[in-house]
Amino acid sequence: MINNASKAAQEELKRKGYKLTGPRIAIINYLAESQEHPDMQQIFAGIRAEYPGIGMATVYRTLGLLLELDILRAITVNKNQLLYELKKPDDHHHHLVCTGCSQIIEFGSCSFKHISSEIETVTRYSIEDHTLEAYGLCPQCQGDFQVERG
Amino acid sequence: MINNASKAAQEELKRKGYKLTGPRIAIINYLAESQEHPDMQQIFAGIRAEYPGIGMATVYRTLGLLLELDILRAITVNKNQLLYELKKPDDHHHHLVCTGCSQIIEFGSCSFKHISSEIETVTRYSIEDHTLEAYGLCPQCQGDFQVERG
DNA sequence: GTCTAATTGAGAAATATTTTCATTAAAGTT
DNA sequence: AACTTTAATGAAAATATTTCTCAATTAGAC
Repeated sequence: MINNASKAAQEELKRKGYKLTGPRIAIINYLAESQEHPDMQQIFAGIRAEYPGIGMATVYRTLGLLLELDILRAITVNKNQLLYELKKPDDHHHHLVCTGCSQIIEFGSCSFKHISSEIETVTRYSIEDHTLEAYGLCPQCQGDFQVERG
Repeated sequence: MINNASKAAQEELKRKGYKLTGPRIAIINYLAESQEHPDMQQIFAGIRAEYPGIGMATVYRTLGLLLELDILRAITVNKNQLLYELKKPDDHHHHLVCTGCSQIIEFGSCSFKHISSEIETVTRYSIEDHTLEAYGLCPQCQGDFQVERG
C-alpha cells in the first residue's frame, strides 16, 4: 500500500471482482511510485527489480486490464512511444514536453475547467476525462539554443 | 497537389532536401485527404488502393520521416492505438473521443490560446504545439445510456 | 484446510517494425 | 534529352513487440 494512488487502484480491482495478486500489486506499486512516465520497457525492467519472476505476458495483461478499467492512462508524446501513468484523483495529466531535451513535466491548469464546460456547451458531449500534451522549449533549452546560434 | 495540406507537406520535404517521390506523394495525399484519424493498418491499405506496388517499409519510413520533420502528428486515443494526422495550419488538433461509440470528432477551442499563454508565464516554456484529447459520451450515446437503464 | 476458478509464467505463435541490399528513379548537370 | 549521382524503394530477412496456449499456481470463498 505504497501510497494513495496504489491503494485506490488496488481497491478498484477488488471492487470489480478481480483478484489482488502479487504480480498485480507489484505492477501497480511500480506505476504508483513512478515519477516519470514510463514506457513498456521501463515498466517491465522496473518491476523485475522488485519481482524478478514476473512474466512479460503478465505485465502486458495487467496494463491492458488497468487501461480497460480506466485506472491507467496511455499517452503519446513526440514520435511514437507510448507512455503510461496511473490515474490519480489529484493529478493534472497535462504534460509539457521539451522539444529540445525531451524532458516531460506535469503542470496544473486552472483554466481547463473553463475550456471543458465550453466544449460541453458547444458539442453536447459530456466530458469525463482528458489529456493535454503541449510541446515547446524548456527555459534551459531556450538558453542553449541562443548560445548555439552565437 | 490534392489540397493545401498536401501542398505544404510536399514543399516542406523539398525545402529540407528530400526527394519528392511517387510513394511519398501518395502517402502525403492519402493523409491530406483523410477525414478520420487513420492508424497504420488503414494508412497502408488506403495507399495500396492508389499505389498498389508500394512496400510496407516505405510507408513506415515515410511516416517516420514526416513525424521527424514535424509534418505529421501521432496521437493516442483510448487504449493503445496510434493514430496519425497531417498537421494543417488551420486545424485544431483537439479531439473529442466518445467513450461509448469511439467516434472521434475535432473541435476548435477559442480559449486554448489563453491556457497556452498561462502555461508559458508559469513554466517559462515556449509553447510551439499541443494536442488535447477529451473523453466523454456523445449526445447519441448519452441517450442510449438513458434507454439502457430504463 | 479445501475447493474452485482466475491468474500466472514459459514458450510458442502471431504481429508489427526495422534492417539489408540490389534495383530504381529523382533531380541536377551537361 | 541523355548522363550521373545519390537518395529512395521493394522484397525478404531479421528483430522486436504483443498475444495466445496451456499446465501449474494461488487468491479468495467457504
